Formats: sequence, structure tokens, C-alpha cells
Amino acid sequence: MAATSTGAGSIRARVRAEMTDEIKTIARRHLAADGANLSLRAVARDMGMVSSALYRYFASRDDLLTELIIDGYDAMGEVAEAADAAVKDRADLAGRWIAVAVALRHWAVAHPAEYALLYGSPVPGYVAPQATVGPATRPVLVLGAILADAHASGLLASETSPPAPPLPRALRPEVRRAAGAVAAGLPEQAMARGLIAWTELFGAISFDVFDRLKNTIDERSAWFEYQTRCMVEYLGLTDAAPRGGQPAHRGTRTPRGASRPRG
Amino acid sequence: MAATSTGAGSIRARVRAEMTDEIKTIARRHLAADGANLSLRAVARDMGMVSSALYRYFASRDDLLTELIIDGYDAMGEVAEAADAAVKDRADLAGRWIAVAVALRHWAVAHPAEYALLYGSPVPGYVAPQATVGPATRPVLVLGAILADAHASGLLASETSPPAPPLPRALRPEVRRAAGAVAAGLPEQAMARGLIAWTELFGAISFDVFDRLKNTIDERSAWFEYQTRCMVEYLGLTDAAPRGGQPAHRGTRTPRGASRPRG
DNA sequence: TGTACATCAGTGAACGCGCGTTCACTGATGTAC
DNA sequence: TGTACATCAGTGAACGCGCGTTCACTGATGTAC
Repeated sequence: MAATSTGAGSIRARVRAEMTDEIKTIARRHLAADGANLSLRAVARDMGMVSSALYRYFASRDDLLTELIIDGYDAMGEVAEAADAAVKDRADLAGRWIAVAVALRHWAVAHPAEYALLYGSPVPGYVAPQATVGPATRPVLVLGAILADAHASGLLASETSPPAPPLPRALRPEVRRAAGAVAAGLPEQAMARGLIAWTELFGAISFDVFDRLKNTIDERSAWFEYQTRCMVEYLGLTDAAPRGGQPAHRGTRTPRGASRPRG
Repeated sequence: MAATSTGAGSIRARVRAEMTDEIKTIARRHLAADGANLSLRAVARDMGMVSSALYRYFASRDDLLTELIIDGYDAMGEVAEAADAAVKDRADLAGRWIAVAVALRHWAVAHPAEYALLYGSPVPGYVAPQATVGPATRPVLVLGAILADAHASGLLASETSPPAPPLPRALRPEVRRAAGAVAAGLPEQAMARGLIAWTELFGAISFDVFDRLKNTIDERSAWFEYQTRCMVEYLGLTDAAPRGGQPAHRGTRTPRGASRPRG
């Protein structure tokens, strides 16, 4: 409030930032109604502006779309990080995975159009620029960190139970590289399971958001949670932290919170 | 050729059918280029007709879209049925599941835009009419029949190994109903695994088609097949038919081909 | 076999709407002296 | 503290294009007698 006429360009800058946010908010609303063929003119209309005015804020329609996509990934990333961080017992790896999964689904169901923009059919004529790939990995990093922590406890399924079909030689370098990127130190076989769980998780969310389960499963939340519980068992995370206790066979303790990706 | 001027309206009818097919073929081509916002005028242009002429063949743009969707589901259904039928050893349930999965993925990768129309983000403003729900279940029925056959052999994972997290009571009626619809006689726990595998399968195909694995896994086919092998193990189908032999512990023999859904 | 009539595919113009983007402009807000 | 100038948000008109759908029409193809 002391900034009535003090801060040089800063007041103009603040108004500008607020306008930009408002445009994006309205654009998100339109995304929900019209899908990915977002119309600048419609957004301008809702803003009470003339369509050309939007060009003061975004260089083009695709630029706006790109910002919405980045915001979406960031929102999912934040939601995932927060859900993970909220689990007090850092050794409860199953609990952490489930918390993150539930939070991601929750966000997706609450923002179906944005989710579709991120994980649905590609937008015709739009190619995601390089700037989106960083944010896109944020949710994955959270999941990867959980797996890395589990590995640090030496308790992943692939390490305690006989591995599923062995990973073909041709895939091993790529899987190893993927592990290096999101879950440093994770052995190939465990990373392969992680990739499968990741696929399954987003498959489940997409089925839910895109209503593939209509007339089949109506108890969506319960079903999703059940599916997630199966997932953590598949990953072997349940062995690591039996109900409310220490890891069953402890290895190196999970480093205290340090392994969570920065926000 | 004997039909030069014989068959009453039949020659006109045949031309009409050919035209309809050609329109749909061109529409599919446009789908690939422009995504789901299919333009009637563009299709007409490619047909060398005036746009209003299309209304002789389709009542509206949405009608055309509906037919494309139905064709798509039917194509996937046929592909799945054919892949299943091509497995000579009907007791090789793992082989059948993998064959169907690979065939579905193959079709999806070859027809990404059509796949996106069926399993991707909903088309804005379009609501799929009742006529699409029948065809939509065709691929599912093929998978369900494999599970039913496996159950008939008494060898599903949930029957031989300790079940994963027990199915919550609230979900049991729905899962039971789903089993009744696609895999008659399948117990709830097995059906739950089937639903999860189904989700995972289409999650994997979507990740592939929508290029989610870019810069992570480039060996797409190998990875998909590996994932499918993990899936059949999860389902317990591998126990049922060890490499080139009879089921390990036989129950009721699979009824000879009768359980395959009609084409 | 030949003629009168009905069917129906395709035309072309129009209606009424949408869109992204450019451009010269007006005025208000901030900056420098 | 006051004035001259630069910045920049927003306007309004225009360009050039797209779209789905309707409608009265022409002309060819098939049908019935």
C-alpha cells in the first residue's frame, strides 16, 4: 500500500503481471470448455478487451498455449512434491508413492482440460518448444526420488523377490540412462518396474479423466486407490515400511529429506 | 462387370458406397494432419466436390466423426480378434495376450490420429452417441475372453498365488458386474487384475503414440513387448502354458475355440 | 423398344459466424532534467 | 516542484482467411408403363 506512487516502473510491472495472470486464468477456463483449440479472441472478449490487446502480453496464440502447458506441468509438479513432503515418515515409501499418485489424480480430475493438454492427444499444428521439457519432468522426478529412497533402503521388489522377465539386453542402456536422469543409483531392473508403474499410473489417470471407465467402475476414487496399492506392492515398496514402523530389513537410512527434488 | 445396366438401383447404390468410403478415407487423412477438428470443407476440396455435396452422404460433420469413430473401434476389434485367432495353440494364453497387445499397439502406431480420436482427449463439443459403445467394447472382449479361458484352466495368478491387496468391499459389485460383461465366470480378484492390465496396456499404447517416452526409451517395440511380458506374468498367464506344452496343472480344458468372441 | 416421370448426386451462391495477426492511433502512466 | 519527453497498454479497423449448413437449381441416372 505504501507503493502508491513510489516504485518507479514497479507498479506498472505489477499490473502487467496481474493482467498476465488474469489472461491465463481465463484461457484455462476456455480450455475447459473448448478443448485445445483455444481462441485468443474469445479470451480477449472475456477480458473485456479488444483481441489485439492480448499481443501486449503474448507474442502469439502458441506462446500463450506454451505458458499454459508449462504452468500445468509446474502445478502438477508442485502438487506431487507437496504430497510427498506431507508424509512425515520418510521411510514409508508406499505411503509416499500412494500420496503422490492420489494427489496427481486429484489435480487431473479437477483440471481435466489442462491435463488433456499435457497428457492427451497432441494439439494439431502445435509443437511443444524446448521450454516445456524441464517442467514436464517435475512429477516424474518426485516418483523417481521415492524409488531412489527405496533402493537406498535396499528393499525394492526386484531386489528382494525374483525379478520378472529379465530386461532384454537391447533395452538396458536406455533404462540405465533413464535411471540416471530421475533416480540416480537405481538398478536397471528396478527402473524398468518404475517405468512400468509410471505408465500404469498415468494410464489410470487418463482412463479416469477421459471417462473410459464409464458404466464399468463408478467408484473412481476407491478403484484408483486400490490400483495404486497394487502398484506399490508390484514395486515392492510395501516391504520397506510395514504399517507404522521402521523398514523391515533396514539398509542405508533414507537421507533426511535431502532426496526430494527442489521446488 | 455383368452389372453394366442390369441391377436396378444397385449400381447407384454401389457408387454411393464407394463414394462414402472415399470420403471417409480422405477424412481419415485429414484427421492425421489436423487432429480432431476435422473440416468438412477441406474433405470436400480433396474430393473435388463442393462442400455442400457431402451432405448427400453425411447428415453433419458430427455424423461423419461418429462413423470414423465406429470404424476405428471396429478396426481395432478386428485386429485384436485376428491376432488372437492366429495363435494356434489356444492354451498358450500368454502368447494370445501378447499377440493381441502387440497387434493393438501396431494398429495404434500406424493410425495415431484415429487412435487419438478413440482414446485421447475428448473432442470439444462432440458427444459420442450410443452407437459407438458397442464397437468400443470389441477390443476389450478379446482380452476378456483370454482371461476367461485362463480361468477355465484354473491357472490365473490370483488363483495360484496369494492375491495382491484384497479388493475393497465397495468395489466388488462393480468388478463382478464388469466380469459378467466381458469375461463370464471370472472371479472378482482376477477381474480386478484384468482391469489393471487393461489400463496398463492402453496406458502403454498411449505413451507410445503420444510420444511420452521421447528421449527416454527409443526402442519402442522392444520396450512394449517387455512390458507386455511383465503384464502376462502379473496376470499369471505364463503359468498356464509353459513353452510349447500343455497347461502345467490342468483344470477344465479351454473349450475349443468356442469362447472367442464372434467377429 | 420408347417415352414420361421420379429420384438423387452435385452445383453455386449465400448466411452468419469464427479466427490470428498487423498497423496506425490515442492517452495515460512513468522518467529525467 | 514543474515541465518535456519516452514508454507502453489498449483501441478500432482492416486483411485474408477459415468454417458448417441451407437452399433453389441443373442434369444425369434409373423406373414404370
